Amino acid sequence: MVTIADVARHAGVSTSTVSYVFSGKRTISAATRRRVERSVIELGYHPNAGARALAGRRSYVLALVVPLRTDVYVPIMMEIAISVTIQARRHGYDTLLITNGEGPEGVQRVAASGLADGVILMDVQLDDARIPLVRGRRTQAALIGLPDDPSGLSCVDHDFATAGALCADHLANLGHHEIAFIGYGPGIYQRHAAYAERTLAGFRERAAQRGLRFLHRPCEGTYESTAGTFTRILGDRPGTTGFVVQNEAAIGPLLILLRTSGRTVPEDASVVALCPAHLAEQYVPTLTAVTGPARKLGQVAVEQLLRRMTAAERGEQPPDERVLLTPTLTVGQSTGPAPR
Amino acid sequence: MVTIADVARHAGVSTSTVSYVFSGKRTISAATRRRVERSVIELGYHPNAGARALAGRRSYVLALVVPLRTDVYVPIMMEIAISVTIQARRHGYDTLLITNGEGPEGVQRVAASGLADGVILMDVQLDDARIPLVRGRRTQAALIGLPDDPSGLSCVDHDFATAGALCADHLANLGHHEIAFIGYGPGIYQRHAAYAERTLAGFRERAAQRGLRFLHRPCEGTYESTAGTFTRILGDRPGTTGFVVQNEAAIGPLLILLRTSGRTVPEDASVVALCPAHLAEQYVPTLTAVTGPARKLGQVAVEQLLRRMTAAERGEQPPDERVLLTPTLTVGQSTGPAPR
DNA sequence: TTGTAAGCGTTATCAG
DNA sequence: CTGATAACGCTTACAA
Repeated sequence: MVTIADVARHAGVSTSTVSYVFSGKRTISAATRRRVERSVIELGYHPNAGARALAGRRSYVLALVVPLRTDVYVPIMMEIAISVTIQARRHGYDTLLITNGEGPEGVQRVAASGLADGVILMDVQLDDARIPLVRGRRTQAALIGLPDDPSGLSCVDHDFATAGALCADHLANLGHHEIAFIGYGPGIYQRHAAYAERTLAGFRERAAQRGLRFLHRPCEGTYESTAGTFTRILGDRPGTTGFVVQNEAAIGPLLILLRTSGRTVPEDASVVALCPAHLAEQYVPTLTAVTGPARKLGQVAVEQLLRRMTAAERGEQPPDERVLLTPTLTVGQSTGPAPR
Repeated sequence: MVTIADVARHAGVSTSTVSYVFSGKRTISAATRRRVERSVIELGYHPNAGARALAGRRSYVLALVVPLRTDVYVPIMMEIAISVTIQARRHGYDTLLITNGEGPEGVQRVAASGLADGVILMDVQLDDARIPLVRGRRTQAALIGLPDDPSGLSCVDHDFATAGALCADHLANLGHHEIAFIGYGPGIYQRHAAYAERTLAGFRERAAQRGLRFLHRPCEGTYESTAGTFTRILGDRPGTTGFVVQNEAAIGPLLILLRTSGRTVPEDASVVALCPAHLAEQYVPTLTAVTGPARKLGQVAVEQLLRRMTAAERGEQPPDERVLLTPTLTVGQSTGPAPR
């Protein structure tokens, strides 16, 4: 193994000089810098991570805690994980993957052992068991998702209220008056109420402003449950021409049910989905969809965490940030002017 | 920060004793062990990862290299990543996430710096640029995917040939004679030919044995390309009653096209998909599908890697293993007896 | 069964 | 602008 001492010897400088060439915490003459850099390449030197962590008291590793549950749309989780990894690398950090299977102790373990310098929590619940561990100044964290009480924390999440409002606006602009909002099953509302309820609330408020009549119906997302929901909706409000689908799993069934019941999309009925863009494009017809910037979620979380870390390191109070990312509505083939 | 010295003092023993209590590399009297364990809990001691890595010359971290491309079915990637993480934890290892965005140097970096003790490569290409870095005894690795030349390597992959054969058998058993095999677009065949071609070869061979006539048609997976493929298939072989779909993206379009062309599934046409179980269940009708054990892929890779690491550590030759995991065919509502 | 002490490869503080 | 050197917290011979 090539050590810093080998490099120093080869370049004819001291080990500290080599170290400072890497860290940039000291001004180095151009000549020595060149010599050191040459030696580094020639010898194939890679600083030892363990030694660096021990002496420097930071590991340059961020821990990312992913949920085990799969009711969150998985491709999004992956997209976030990858964007976190890439963004962390831009700042010289690596990313450690932790599953929630370990429970909150996992967070504790990597933080207390110094394996990671900070933690990013994905899929944060309203009342999340991991939060007590990261509130306060010991271990710095950034949360993806907005908990009940975000005081003392940095969080980033989608602006779900705006997402809901965009759906209402789009359908209102097209002249629709009777809308059905197909939600998640009751289980989801209990857990991440934040997610589901903020969207609904945003939709409801804007719908009221725009004078829309609407019906909210929970739906498990299976074909059977969607069929049941669909039948009830048309029973209660036969004049329904607009559908907002929150539960991605219900999209496919809904399209089939519309077709089966003799309704053409978008001539007879318009469908707006709350889902990732690439999902929306897969359907026939392609869907008008409201999508949040998943990648950005990971990027912002990394930046928030790093800001907290540097503040804490300087003995300052880490800044509590709260960022909601604005979603965008992409028009597809599934929405059109209200019939008649 | 609580150090091993603090624990030693508190328990009235030496630091080495504390260390050995953790590592189990020495027999410790029940009495001392208890005292140490009490102190550990009372003081809230967590061994410092950096110091451990430095002194012990292993970081207890495995690096997992994930592809950036998203043409691989993403939920599967995530499932593998999580199963790797869980399996690694069972052995006291953590998992570092590396993206291929860094290029092969990323592997080099984490291995040479001692950040990770070993590497798991996902989505291995036939002629993968990362392979030269991990062949040979310097850095131990396990590959998910089968490269061109697997000598000196441990690999695990799906048994794609069997997957193809299962499709042929199932349709043959149901009395079908004319089959269409809807493949991936040309791009995929060039890259992971392994994946795509082994499936096709397995299907082809079994189809021949069972006396099936069949047509192989590449397909990009968009609605348009699937429609084109579909039309050509029925033009060339109007008597086609069985469809094997390799490209998951083409499943939805195919089902729509069958319905639109007046064919009922499974009465008029049977569809077998090569895709994950949970995808197969989402369709209406639910699909008969051949599925590989994704989770197991990650588990086996971890085990292979750990075996290589312990062998290398003992100065032995690491064992080159090659494991192909058998897929299973799950019968859904999309296949039935051949018509007439 | 336990203790002592010499590293492990960096970083960062003092000097110069 | 550069060098020497004392930590950093743990593992592991070597002793006892």
